[in-house]
Amino acid sequence: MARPRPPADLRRKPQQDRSRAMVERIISAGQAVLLRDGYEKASTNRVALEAGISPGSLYQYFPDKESILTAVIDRYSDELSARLTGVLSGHLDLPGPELVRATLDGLLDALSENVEFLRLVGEQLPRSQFKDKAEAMEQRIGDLVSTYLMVQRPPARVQEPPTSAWILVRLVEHLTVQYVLESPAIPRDRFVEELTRLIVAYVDPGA
Amino acid sequence: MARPRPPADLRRKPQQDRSRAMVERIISAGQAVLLRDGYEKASTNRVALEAGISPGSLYQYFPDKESILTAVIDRYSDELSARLTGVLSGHLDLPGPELVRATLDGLLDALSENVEFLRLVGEQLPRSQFKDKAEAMEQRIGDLVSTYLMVQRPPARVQEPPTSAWILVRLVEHLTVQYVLESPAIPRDRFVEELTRLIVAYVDPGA
Amino acid sequence: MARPRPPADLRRKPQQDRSRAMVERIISAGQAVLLRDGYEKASTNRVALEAGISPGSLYQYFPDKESILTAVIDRYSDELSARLTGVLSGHLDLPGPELVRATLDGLLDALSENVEFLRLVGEQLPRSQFKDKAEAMEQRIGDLVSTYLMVQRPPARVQEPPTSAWILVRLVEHLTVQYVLESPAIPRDRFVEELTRLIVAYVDPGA
Amino acid sequence: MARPRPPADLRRKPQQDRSRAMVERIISAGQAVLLRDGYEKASTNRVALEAGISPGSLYQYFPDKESILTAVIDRYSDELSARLTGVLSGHLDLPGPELVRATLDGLLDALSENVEFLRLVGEQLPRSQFKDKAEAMEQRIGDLVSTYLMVQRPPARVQEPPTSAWILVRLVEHLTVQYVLESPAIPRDRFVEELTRLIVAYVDPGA
DNA sequence: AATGAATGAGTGTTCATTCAT
DNA sequence: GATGAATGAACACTCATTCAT
Repeated sequence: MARPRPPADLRRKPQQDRSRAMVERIISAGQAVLLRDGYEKASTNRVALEAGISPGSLYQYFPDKESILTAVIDRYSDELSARLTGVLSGHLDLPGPELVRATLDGLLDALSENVEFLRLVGEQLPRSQFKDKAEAMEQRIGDLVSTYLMVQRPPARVQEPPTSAWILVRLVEHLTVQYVLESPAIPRDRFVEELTRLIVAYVDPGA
Repeated sequence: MARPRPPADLRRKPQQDRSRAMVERIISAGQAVLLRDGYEKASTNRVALEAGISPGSLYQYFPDKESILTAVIDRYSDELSARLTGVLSGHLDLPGPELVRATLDGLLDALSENVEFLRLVGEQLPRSQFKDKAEAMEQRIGDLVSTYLMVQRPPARVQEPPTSAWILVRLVEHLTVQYVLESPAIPRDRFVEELTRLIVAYVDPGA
Repeated sequence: MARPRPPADLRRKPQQDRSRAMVERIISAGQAVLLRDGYEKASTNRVALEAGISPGSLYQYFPDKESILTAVIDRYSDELSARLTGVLSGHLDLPGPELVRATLDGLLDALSENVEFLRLVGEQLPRSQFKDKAEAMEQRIGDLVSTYLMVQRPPARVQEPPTSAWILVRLVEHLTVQYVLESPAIPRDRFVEELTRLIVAYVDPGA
Repeated sequence: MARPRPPADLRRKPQQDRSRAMVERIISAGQAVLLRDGYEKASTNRVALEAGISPGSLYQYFPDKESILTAVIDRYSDELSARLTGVLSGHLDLPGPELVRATLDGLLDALSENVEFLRLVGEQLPRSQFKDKAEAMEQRIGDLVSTYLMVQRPPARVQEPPTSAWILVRLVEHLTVQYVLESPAIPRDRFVEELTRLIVAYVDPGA
């Protein structure tokens, strides 16, 4: 009747769990400090204080300060990615303009989810802090868009899909982010409509 | 026998001149340090050393460190503005697509003039350091574009010129800057052509 | 029917053995770390890592960091002692100069056995770390030399054997160690010869 | 009647003086801390506190901690050198044994001047902290001794003056230092006498 | 106006030691 | 016994700013 022991890697779970929990706690503390005090004031001591641990304990989980801040940004950007992946995959079968509109809507939703942090990343952090992450994401999405432009029927009327993709990815990213951060006096549906028109006119000028 | 005193504002001129010269010297030193050592290493002591004055003297001309860096950025952005104004004013009489093309060309030339500094601003500085300046410029140019969209004959086929202007300004700014900074594998004339197509298709879909 | 208990000191043996084995393991780890990373970098964490145990476990066997390092040095110096004892006991019947020469040879051999560690002790460690051990050894050997000077026939022509012994012990120790560490441009047999001459002339000026 | 201005380099003296005075103050503080708290406890903060200045001010005069400690040692060793130079130059015309005796006397006097610091250097500091200084001095004095052995009439009966000098320098240095530090139960004149005999018997065995 | 020495709170990081498990 | 996460005081060093000269 003895319960069989779980395999070793499962038995070690609680330890890993505690460790992972602490990592999460530190990342959350880092995020809180960044949001509350700003990038320049975000010191390891403040992060430790916020996390309720001692400065030395940070270094059980992260090799240095930069890695903590990177982890904060990575977590945010992973959340954003996850949200976007969900959004996109649901609409890939829509006709062009609808797909664009739905994507923009989902993107604006995702970006609006945590405007404070988006503002932090967009305004307080030097881009070099998250350049790699950003460029990797732009590359990945650019490839998707490029592929999409080639496979759709009828194909988009663009000469070089990669070039158009390069442009589209950056333009959509920047304009949506700026729309959320600047909150200009443009109603959201108007904005989505204009951006959709811009994109559709570009990739399918005949329509 | 007393020589008549010159009016106050004239008497203070030489003083102002010397002061202005020193301000310029400090700004140049600040720029040199930023370019040479990067944002994180740009300390007031280094700026003073580079300017050939003592650290204390900085504070005769600037209230604090941030104001020095702001002045450096302002000067750069003023230079950029001046160059752009010249570029634009020369082509305002061209038909739409030519105007766009010429503007983009001029913009790319201006941005390429000092890529190092552009990279510094675009990658190392937190945007908050130059947010006001950037938004002021975007506002100013946005108004110009908005006006242009309304006055040209036949008028652009956009529903709300301010909205289109908001979009166009940010899109052109961001894409040209990123093109210069990322140097993607897209030939420059191809890039200008695509961007021109994008813009023309947007503001003049019938064409 | 109870098996008779073995006497206490026997029962604790295995325990002591395990304990002693662990002590040895820690000392070896300490030595390895000292040699690999140097005195300044030799932290308890590194020693524990090298020994394959946890930092906390060190304190089951040693009261603090210093005692670990002391033990490392003690073990080295005990090894050295053992080697020397062997060397000396084999030559005590030789006539004066031969005895000196043979002793110096043995000493140089022993010191050359582990030059790296000798250098560590001689150059990186503050002498206070091993002062007691060194002085105890000097005292012990000094007594031997002092006795030797008195009992040999004819007796050495020194006025106060303890004084001469004090001098001889320190001079031989220091010069041989420095010879090994500095590797001056003096051939070894030349060095041994000179040192022998120095000593013999001192204790037996008539010869 | 106007006094002529002194040349620029003189006018700047007071500044240099103040600077030099501060350097001296820091070195003295460093020495005091080393003597009071020991090498391991000698932190920059303690030195600053002892000097009555702020931690940051140390770095106006020294590039890092090590350079402060090095300066402390250098000052001590320079004082020692100066004292020795005086001692030696007064006796170079004495006949061999008298010269040796006078030199040893002067050396013991010099070393006794600041026993506390000698103990610090000899027992608490890792030799690597002052290895360069020590070896330079040994080289310099060794050359002197080597020359002396060759030029005296009748010449010393040594085969290779440099080898003998190497031995003599280290032996005298070590034994005198150890005599002062250990204070063995050997009266000073007895010690000087023995050492003199040792040396004379070595370099002039016939006498 | 100009200096530049002085400041001192602050930084990121280390590590001998403890103690709940 | 053994663990290893947690500690927290301490470290060397920086730098924007001040102020007596």
